[in-house]
Amino acid sequence: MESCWPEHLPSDRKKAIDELMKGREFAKQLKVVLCDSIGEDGSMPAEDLVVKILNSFTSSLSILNRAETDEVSQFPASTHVGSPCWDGRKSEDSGESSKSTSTRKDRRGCYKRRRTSHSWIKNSPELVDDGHAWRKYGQKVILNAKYPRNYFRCTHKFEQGCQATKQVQRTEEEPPMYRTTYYGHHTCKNLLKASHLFLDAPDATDSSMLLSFGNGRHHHLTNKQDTPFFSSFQSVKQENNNELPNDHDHHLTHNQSSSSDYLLSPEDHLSTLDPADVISGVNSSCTTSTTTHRSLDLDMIVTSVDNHFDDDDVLELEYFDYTE
DNA sequence: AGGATTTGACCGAC
DNA sequence: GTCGGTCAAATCCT
Repeated sequence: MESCWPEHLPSDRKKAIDELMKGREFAKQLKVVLCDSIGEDGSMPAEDLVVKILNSFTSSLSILNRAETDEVSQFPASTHVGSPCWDGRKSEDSGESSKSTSTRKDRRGCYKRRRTSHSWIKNSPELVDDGHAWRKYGQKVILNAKYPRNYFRCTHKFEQGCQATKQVQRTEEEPPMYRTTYYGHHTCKNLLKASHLFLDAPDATDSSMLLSFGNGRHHHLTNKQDTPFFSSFQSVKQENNNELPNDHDHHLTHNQSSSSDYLLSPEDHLSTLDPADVISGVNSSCTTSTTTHRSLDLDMIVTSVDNHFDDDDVLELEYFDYTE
């Protein structure tokens, strides 16, 4: 566990992390003790408290880890297969060449198709501002799709080497449904940092999320409170085009009024969950199983479904805010 | 004028 | 050859 923290942490930060980890261990032990000593009437007010303490430690560790990682990694991990060779701007014009018959540069070998990079899908009835500055770089008509797919890259791709991209596609006529597929993480520093994990959510509308990681596993999220992954921001720029509504500002209104100032990717969020957080039973049927996690002020119902997409496991996550 | 978007071409994977 | 992802010149927008 210790090894998952970045190498080059400042020593005081390391100490803080160590202390937090100790605290979490103690809380786990306390939880075990409490569980053993509790009667069968089910009432365990102390356990809730322990769970919260545990989650608090886990979340703090997660924040520290993420903050450090973001600060350290100017350039992305090489897992983002999809992008063209990042050389600052495929500047390899290398002088004399490239002038032959066509005015276009020789792009051979310059990029590969995206395949195995981290990705996650967000379905939403409206276009949600995710707080990052995106630059549209393409639009493509997709076979058997009624609407074209729109391609966006991080605005800071060339300044900071940020490899994050996303694709937005309208999938339904009425009501409109937008599927946004995110690839790669933002490594740019433009992202406002999280000061705490769970903040007020924009008004919930049904939306779901499907996570796909490099190993071929998918995680499908259906979250009532959209917030943990895509809270609202002020965005510098936003996408719009003929297929996506031109009155995009409209769709963003309720988000922009929010004070949230962070973004968590699904992995980040999942990392705040600990196996010890499983607080209610497992219901298994032949193809699905369900567990309930509690993380801070949210309950998360995790339903695992076999062979949903191309032999991949699918996790469907549903969130319930129980703060009120 | 400079940045963002549009759009046809290019390219690799299948 | 087709398809989807990306490039980059042209165009639009502020």
